[in-house]
Amino acid sequence: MKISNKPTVTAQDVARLAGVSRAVVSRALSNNGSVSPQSRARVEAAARQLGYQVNFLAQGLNRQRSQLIGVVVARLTDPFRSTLVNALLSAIQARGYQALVTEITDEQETGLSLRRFVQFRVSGVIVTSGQPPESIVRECIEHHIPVVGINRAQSGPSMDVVCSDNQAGAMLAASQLRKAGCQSFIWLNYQGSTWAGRARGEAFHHALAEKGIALRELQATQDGYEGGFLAAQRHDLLPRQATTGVFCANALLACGFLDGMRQQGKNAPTDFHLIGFDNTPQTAWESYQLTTIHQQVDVLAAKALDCLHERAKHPELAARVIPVAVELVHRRTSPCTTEQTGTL
Amino acid sequence: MKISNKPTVTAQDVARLAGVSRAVVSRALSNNGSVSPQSRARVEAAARQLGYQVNFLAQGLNRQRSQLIGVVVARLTDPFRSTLVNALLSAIQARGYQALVTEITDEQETGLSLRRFVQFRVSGVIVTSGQPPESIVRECIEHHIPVVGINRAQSGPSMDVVCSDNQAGAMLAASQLRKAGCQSFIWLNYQGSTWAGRARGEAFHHALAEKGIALRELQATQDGYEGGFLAAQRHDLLPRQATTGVFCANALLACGFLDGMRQQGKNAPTDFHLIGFDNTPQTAWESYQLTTIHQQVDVLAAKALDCLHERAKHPELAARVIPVAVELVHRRTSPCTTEQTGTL
DNA sequence: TTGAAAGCGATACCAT
DNA sequence: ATGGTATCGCTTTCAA
Repeated sequence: MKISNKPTVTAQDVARLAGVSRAVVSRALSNNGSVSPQSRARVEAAARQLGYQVNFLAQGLNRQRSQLIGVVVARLTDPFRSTLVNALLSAIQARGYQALVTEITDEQETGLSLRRFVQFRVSGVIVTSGQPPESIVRECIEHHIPVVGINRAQSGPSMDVVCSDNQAGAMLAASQLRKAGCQSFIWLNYQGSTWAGRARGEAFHHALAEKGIALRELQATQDGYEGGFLAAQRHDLLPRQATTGVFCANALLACGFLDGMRQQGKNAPTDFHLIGFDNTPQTAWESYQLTTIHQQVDVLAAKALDCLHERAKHPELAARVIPVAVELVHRRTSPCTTEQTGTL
Repeated sequence: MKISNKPTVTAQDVARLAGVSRAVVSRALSNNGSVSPQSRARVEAAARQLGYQVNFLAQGLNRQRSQLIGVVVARLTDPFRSTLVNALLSAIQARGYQALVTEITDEQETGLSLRRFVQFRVSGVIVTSGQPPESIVRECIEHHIPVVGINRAQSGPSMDVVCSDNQAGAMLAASQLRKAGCQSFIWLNYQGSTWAGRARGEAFHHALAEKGIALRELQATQDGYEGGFLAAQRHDLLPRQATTGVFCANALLACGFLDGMRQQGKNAPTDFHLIGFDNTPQTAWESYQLTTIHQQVDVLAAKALDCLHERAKHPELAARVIPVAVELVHRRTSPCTTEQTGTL
């Protein structure tokens, strides 16, 4: 088969066919500046006829800004991450942008990703993993590229953050476990946890401390499902005299922990109560039916984009932290209590 | 906080500082053409000093090609998809490219995505979901942009395809189930399945037909976990007189089916045998321990990129289908049989 | 409203 | 080896 070498159609070609100048073509197609109705019609006809497509590279070069939005993510195989990225992609495309995605395997790479994004003159950057060095965030800002983090610590004055309400999540969990009659509490997290995990732990700690209750911290030595599974191997987890409520930093840990306990012959909610974070699809599966704190990924995504948009217009604004509400999803590992009296 | 308006550093600035021309800067930094060692050193020093970063938009415009690779994906929340995309991102970045990812919610959108990719002058396109219209693939080819599909039907003469060996997978499944003593067979697939699912079903059918064995087709009315779960609700699935072997088109269906059967009080491998496809992380979880056909996502990703690379050099080559080996992972829903004599 | 022209920033060819 | 220059394709003043 012969490959035809049909040359690219440029605005010049459209102009020629429409009998106008390239300037008019540009204005007509981008709805910028004024064009007479008849010129516009002729341009549109010509463009359609030739199958003209704007060259985004040239457009971006000229405008000093591409229709690209950079997204940094790590371990996309984590179901929560992929759910979040999925929501981000939808939101990004719905607003007419394209996602430039980089996967990092190491926190250090975040900075390199941002640099790369600058080189593409992206319209904004969304960081879902890793903590970019303040200096590199500033490089972005100097190029008028807004940066927003999702579910991470606010670092420095240049990056906005959209964050699920970890406090509220921890409160909901504490409240539910107490209503369910738990008197002994465990907080399970990976020892090398991300900031979000630690924040949830602290909030859980505080929520209980307010009631004068202490909790036990269980550190998983691995991340993810395996970490939770192994953490459940310890034999001194469930005291005889009190029902134990376990709160996990994320869904994978929770699933692993549940399976680990079952292997020990213990199950929820009979032998203990269990609440996770994230509400990933698997937590709803029949084998788990995990009570969990739901994160509204679509809201996180939407607010992140709003944030980029606003900051592009007002670069001088102080960095903000935008909270997103979470919800408690009642499932079997800590069923809904009928009593409505809990005050926590 | 004041936002400094530091102007962008261009090759011109580097040239000035290094006391050479822009041309030399370009050559030195891209290792193209010849530059004296001392010039090179001065350029590199100047570039570092100024923090110079190539503008990829300008570079791409000039070279008619960006360091971008377009990836089309649907339903990233499916664990197999996110695993695959994860592997693709790694491979793409390892080769010095950046991934431009578009999510489609409808097969129709594939074409639009490809068009968008052309506008960014990507170096290649990888389609993991949807079937692009041949006409649009040709548009890409005319722009010298190679297109490769992963796990899909070869459509038309312009698109290469990298594909897990569905035949082999089905054979492995059939062989395992027979060795395990199954005499009755079920093929479970979503009724609106993708091409890959259907291909697996046909291959399973053939593998059994060769031995004169018929199979029963079970059509899930929904996709994913729920589809499998609901499919298991039918009460006539397991005949009394023979052990039944079930093969599922993908991992989600298999997990759902297993949970559905358990709800009926039936479990694998005691009441039936079950094999899935994909080997997603969840199939290894303790609650499932699904015997499954493993897809080597990293190999799929690597071959896809090889493909793009080769085709960029030889656009006239006939479209190829590149098979990737699959492996049977023995787990509990159809344990490894010790006998070594089975010939299928 | 329209068109001419000056960039945007980098690259590659072609003399030197 | 080096530098001048045309070029990639589009956008946006600025005059007319």
